[in-house]
Formats: sequence, C-alpha cells, structure tokens
Amino acid sequence: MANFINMSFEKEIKDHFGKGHEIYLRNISVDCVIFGFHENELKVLLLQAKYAGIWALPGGFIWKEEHMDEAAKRILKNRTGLDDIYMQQFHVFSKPDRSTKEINQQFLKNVGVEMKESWMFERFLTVGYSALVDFTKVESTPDVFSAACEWFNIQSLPEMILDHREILHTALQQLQTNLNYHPIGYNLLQEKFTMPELQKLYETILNRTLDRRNFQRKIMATKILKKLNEIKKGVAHKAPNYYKFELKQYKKALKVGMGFEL
Amino acid sequence: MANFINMSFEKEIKDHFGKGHEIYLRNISVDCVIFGFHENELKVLLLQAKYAGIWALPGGFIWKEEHMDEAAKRILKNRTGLDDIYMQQFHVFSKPDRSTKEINQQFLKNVGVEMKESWMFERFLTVGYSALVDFTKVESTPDVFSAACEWFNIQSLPEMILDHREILHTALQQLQTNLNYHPIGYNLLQEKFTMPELQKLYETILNRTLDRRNFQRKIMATKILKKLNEIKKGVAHKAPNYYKFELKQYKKALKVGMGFEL
DNA sequence: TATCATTGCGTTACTATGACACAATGGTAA
DNA sequence: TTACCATTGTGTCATAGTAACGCAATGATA
Repeated sequence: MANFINMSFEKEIKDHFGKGHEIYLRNISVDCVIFGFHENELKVLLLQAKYAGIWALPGGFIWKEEHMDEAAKRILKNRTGLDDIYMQQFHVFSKPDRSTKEINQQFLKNVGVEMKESWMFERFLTVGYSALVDFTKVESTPDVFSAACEWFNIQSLPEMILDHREILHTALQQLQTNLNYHPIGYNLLQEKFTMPELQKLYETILNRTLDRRNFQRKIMATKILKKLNEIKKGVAHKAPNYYKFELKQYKKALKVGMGFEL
Repeated sequence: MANFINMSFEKEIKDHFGKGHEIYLRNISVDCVIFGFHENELKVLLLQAKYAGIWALPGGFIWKEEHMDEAAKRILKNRTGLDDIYMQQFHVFSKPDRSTKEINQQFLKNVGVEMKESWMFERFLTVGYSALVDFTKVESTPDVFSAACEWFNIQSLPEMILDHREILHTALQQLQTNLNYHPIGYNLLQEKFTMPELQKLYETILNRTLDRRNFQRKIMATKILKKLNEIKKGVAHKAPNYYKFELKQYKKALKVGMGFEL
C-alpha cells in the first residue's frame, strides 16, 4: 500500500513532529502574508491544509541558529521561488489559545502516524511578516503539510485556520498605512509600467479612487520614477508613457519616507 | 553563612533555572521600555544585574497560558506598581546570538548554584514593549535578578546588556514617529497641566524646539484638550492656564490619528 | 475622416503651515 | 507705588501643499 513516496513523506512527518524541536525554536512560528498584484486585483498566497480543506498563511519555524528575518525569507523562497524580497515583521500574535494541537493530531491520524507528545502540540506565538511580490514571477509550491498553494483575491478569501484571517487583516491595514509614507510597487510591478498601472495598484490597496492628475504630480515630485522614452502600443486610445523606478531614490524613500499624503 | 533570606533566594533561583520551562514559553522573552518624564527630561527605567553592575531593560517571560500583552503588563506592574497602562509591542529582536548563557552562568556561580542545563541558557527572541508612565507615581522595584531599579536620563545611559541599547533606541524612534499621528501625555503628565508643560514634553521627545503659538493652534485643533477655568499661581510672569485631556477625544485620536504634523 | 476613451499638462481656489507681531498678565525690583 | 520684565494669549501674513477641475493631444477603431 505504501509506496516509496509515501514512505518518504511519512518519515518526514515523523521527523518533524518527533524531532523538530531539536532544530527549531519552540513556541514560536512565523507566518507570511505574501501580496501580489494581478489584473487590477490585490492577491494573497494561501496554502490548503492536507486532509482538511481549510486554508492557511504560508508559515514555518525558526532554526535554532537563524535570524528570524532569514526564516521568513526562507519560507518565502520555498513557497514562491523568490529571493531578495523585502520582508517586514509587522506584529506578534499571542492569544493563549493559539494552538494547532487538534488540527495536527487529526493530520497525523490521516497520515497514519501515532504520536502522543510533540512540540507541535504546544502553544505557538507567531510573528507576522509581509511581502510584496511580482505575481508573474511566483512559482507557487505547497509545503509538506499542504495540498495546494494558490492566490486568492483579497476580496474573496476562503475559510482560514486559527487567527490567520486576523493576521492577514492586520497586514493589509499596515500596508495601507505605510502607503502614505513609503514607496511601493518595485516588487509588485514589471520593470517598466505606465502611470495608470501604478495608480491602479495604489487604488486597489487603498480601496478608493485617486485623482489621476494629482496622483501623477505627487508621485513625480518624489523623483522615484524615471520617465522612459517609450510608449505603450496597441491600446485603443491615447498611449501612455512607460516609467521605471529609480532604485536609488526608491530605496532612499523607503527609509526616509515620501513626504506627502495621497 | 546562609541565612533565611539567602536560602529563600537560592531556592527561587534554582526553581527558575531548573523548572521555569514548565511554566513559561521557551525561547521567548519580553522586554519593556518604560518611559517617564520628569523635570523636562525623558527618562527610562532600567535594572542593574546582580553581581555584574551592567544594566538591562525590565523583562520577563510569558506564562504558558498567558497573552503576551498580559505578560508585558505584569512585568510593568511588578517593576512600577502601575496598572492599566497602555503598552505597545513595537518589534521583535531575533539575532541568533541573543543568549544570556554566559551572563546567567556567571550569575549562578556567584549565587552558588550549580546547573549544567537550563532553558535559561538557550537563545531567546525578545518582543519589545513600550510604555509611557507618570514618573511621580512609580514605585520602582528590582526583580530577583537585579540589585537596583532606577530611572536614567535618555541622554546619559549606562552600559547595557546584549542588544538592550538597540531595543531602547528602536522604542525611542517609534515614539518620535508616532508623536505626529497619535496623542501623548495622558499617562506622562499630571491630570491638569499647562500648555508650556505639554509642549516641553513634545520638545523633549522630539529633541527639538517647537513654535509656541503654532503648537497651541495645532493641539487645540485636535480637540483632545479642555481649557480649564483655572490659572497656575505663583509664577513670576503671566500665569498660564490649566488644561486637561478630553479622554473621549484622546482615545479617538489614539486610534484614528491626529491629522497633522508638528 | 470622424469618433472616442484615455492621457499629458495646466489652472484655480482653498487650506495648512511656518514665521513673526503685539498686547495682556502678574510678580519683582526700584 | 510704579516701572520693569519674562512669559502667555491671540492674531496676522506670506507661502507651500492639496483638491478639484479644464482642455487639448493621441491613436486605434468605426
């Protein structure tokens, strides 16, 4: 009945539940809210728990000798294939009943593994990290506990485990707040893009419309954009110009702030 | 040689190092940056490690069934006697070398306790919390590991363990940033206060002077203050008016923001 | 060649902000 | 008693930033 792949999977699960505490810090996990932007919609990457159907944020644990930021980047890399993405911790979630004990026990039962004690049955604090990535560059890959890894529109989310809905909501709020003080878009858009595309990104995140002309004036005032000598083709109306980010100014604005409100 | 007090202390230490992991979450601690304001100076409350002389932020651990916010409040209460203070987590510090192993081993040696293994020798992530308290209401009390608990002027800090200097610095920066968007002073000042007093508080935190007249105009525009029908007496010049906070508006502004920059 | 949605650039009124002036106050010193 | 003075309360003004809106240019499509 058990084939090679299942044997390997079973061993992996046994190792993780039985010996994970030897390589990971205890009682702490990291959960990542990975935002993407596609077809004028803000998306978030979720994992579907095996045997359960319910969805969860991509998460993981911190190696005993690893910086937490590195753990978050490792998780991002494993789920999306992406490197070098700016990630930000935004909150620690610490309700006393944050335990996946029942879910994990059910999971082990379904897998056919018996285990009475496990570090995975204990309570976990989780540190929320957020990332903004290029939707088109992501090769979404489920982890060992998950059956699927998919993008969801922020407006139509599925049922999620524990407090993951709250974590996601907090990340979104923080993103909206930061929008006024920090530039955005470098990881979310293609290298060259038009002004209406950038504006749509802002409007989607803020969930409100912005005045086209004022938006352009303010963005250009920050000098984070360079107007390219190139025009979009094949549109049934006046063709918009292409822009790209001035990385130097962009990174400066990330630190110092933009100095205006939208 | 050992008297009753020392016996009790020794037992407490043995329990903490030997069995603390039975009641606390592992690998996580909480450190509190407690700000006070006195004589136009911004102060911070620090503990002096026994037998070492070096100083540290008041900190502690999270009970297995306790919300992290409650743990932070418990620590604040134990060090200051204060209840009902708004505390905010502001960052998680997670460098891989965050371990007090050597310090703790030296401490045990000084106390005369032998212990080869302890959860206290492991690496700790720490969650930074900040609080603003009324300097005059604080009854500072050292914890069991500390010889002293004292206020320090933010401008003249002593040597501090681990990354506590960095934690403090981060808290201060966050405080300065938040000042533009959230009201401050409710816990830091007496119930009634004058406009120059409030302005001094802002100036001290921001570390720059503000225009007296513009400051008044902006603060009053937020409606978080109520002008009292009372004037300060015994000053050798024009007597300033007293004000108090309108708690309802104040709390609203805490959530929504102030809507201006200083 | 006219149409049309959309873009690029510009204008105007209004509001918030920084800088500063001046009179009022009430204890202090001549 | 009176002049003095540091400090407070209130107001003004020039400027910069913001929201709201106008209009011509563009280029594929009908």
